[in-house]
Amino acid sequence: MTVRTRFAPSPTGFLHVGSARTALYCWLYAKKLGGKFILRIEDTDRERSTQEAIDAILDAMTWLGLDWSEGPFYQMQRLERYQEVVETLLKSGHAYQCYCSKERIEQLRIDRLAKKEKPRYDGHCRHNNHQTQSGSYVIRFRNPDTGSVEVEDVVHGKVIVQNSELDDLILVRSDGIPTYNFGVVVDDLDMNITHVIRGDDHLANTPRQINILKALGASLPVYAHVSMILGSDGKRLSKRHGAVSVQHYREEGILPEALLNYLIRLGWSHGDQEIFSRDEMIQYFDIQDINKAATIFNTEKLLWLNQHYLKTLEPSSLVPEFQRHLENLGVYADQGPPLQDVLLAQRERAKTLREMAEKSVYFYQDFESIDKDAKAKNLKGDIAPGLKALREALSLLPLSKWHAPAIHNAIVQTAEKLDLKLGKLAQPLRVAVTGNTISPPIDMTCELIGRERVLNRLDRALTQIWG
RNA sequence: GUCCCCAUCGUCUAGAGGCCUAGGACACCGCCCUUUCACGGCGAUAACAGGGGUUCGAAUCCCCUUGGGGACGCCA
Repeated sequence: MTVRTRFAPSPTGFLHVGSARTALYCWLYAKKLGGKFILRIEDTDRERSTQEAIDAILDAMTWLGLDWSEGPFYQMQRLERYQEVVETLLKSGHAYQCYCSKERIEQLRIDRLAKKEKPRYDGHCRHNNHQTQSGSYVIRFRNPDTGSVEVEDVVHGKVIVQNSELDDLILVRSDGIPTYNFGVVVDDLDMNITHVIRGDDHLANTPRQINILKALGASLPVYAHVSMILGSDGKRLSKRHGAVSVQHYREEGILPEALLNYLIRLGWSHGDQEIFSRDEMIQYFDIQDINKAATIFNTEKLLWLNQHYLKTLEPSSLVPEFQRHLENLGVYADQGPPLQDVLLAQRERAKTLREMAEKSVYFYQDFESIDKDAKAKNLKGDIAPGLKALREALSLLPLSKWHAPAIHNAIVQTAEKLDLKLGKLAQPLRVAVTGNTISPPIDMTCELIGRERVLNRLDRALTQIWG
């Protein structure tokens, strides 16, 4: 039997990193065993589902490289099928029409809670004579009253829940649209899903779903409930913790390789290994090895991984995304040095592409003014002669010799001639040409900024010093 | 409140009865390298939630307590 996994997001927002992790696990498991990975959009919440969210989720999946072999399937396009299944359930006595008003249900809920009980439906309509009823109704599942349900979960082991804890859940709403628990069951069945890998928060729903599956006479899939991702305060990771969507991390300049690598190690490990290529992930991943405990999302480690990939990935493959980040800042590649050269010079001092872009503006545009503190510290009057001499030395270099080694020589020789320590000259130069105290090695920096710009900026700085 | 799940350094984790005076990684701190910032190298601090069992022996198995999380919607 070939393995079939699925990822079934509801399009009510951007792709959450927690969802991305379960999607990754599903994708990896299918890949590993030569199976299929199915994408299904659970859009039965008409209030909150949007096309924008669907697009965002699909985009994020594509960006991460989590390609699906079938779908996307949309639940709203399968309404007749749910109707068909619910009819058989009605006929076999596993489901019934419930005419209870929302007010009655709400009151019931309040009463139960007041009595410190679990707020369950009381089965009021189980034995109604429906022929005499009119008005709107929902269809409920007739849950068994006795016995228990066993969930055989790959990560949690056996979980047993008493049927007496469960109530008659709604299968189909009064508007004819199925609820989550019913939709999933029918779809997973129809799509021949063999392994249901999903968030921990669905563990409590699983016994209900198993009961429906049993009523349908169907066999059960393998279940694997993956732990939740928590924020730094130990609460479920949500918007109030800041970044939670995959696209947000993309905007921050995180690479898909880094995000995937971070996500796979959250609640899963392969010995002490930290860095995993896509192939290694597929090779080593197994749902058996997923941890049970919830995990806290730690941005620092993500950043570390991101820089690792910035430093090790083929620079040319990073150029398009780097360019995108520069353009977000209004910086265009044709105004300065080749992007790949800048990337190579900057990748050891930036943790994200966005940070790299922000630190690279001076290669492409003249800065408004020199940083106040940098100027006060490094561009004092006594350095003027040194900078002047350096300007002369650099101006002697023709464009054809304008490269780091020659620039380096010019700086060293000028420093020796004036009996200055290298740093005494290099740092003022850096401040003059970059506007600040931080940059790649100064010779490299000058090469990238370009001859004309360097000389102009030195002139400008000298004028300012002499004021 | 009821039910379910979970519990090793601050964080992610290794550990499936003796290999553990508990290993790795991130972060933090110190040192080295260094023309800035970084990168890199070296080193330090830091954990088996508590209590009972089982066993010759427990981080590893069982029970209780505590703590945390989740579910309890005509949301998914």
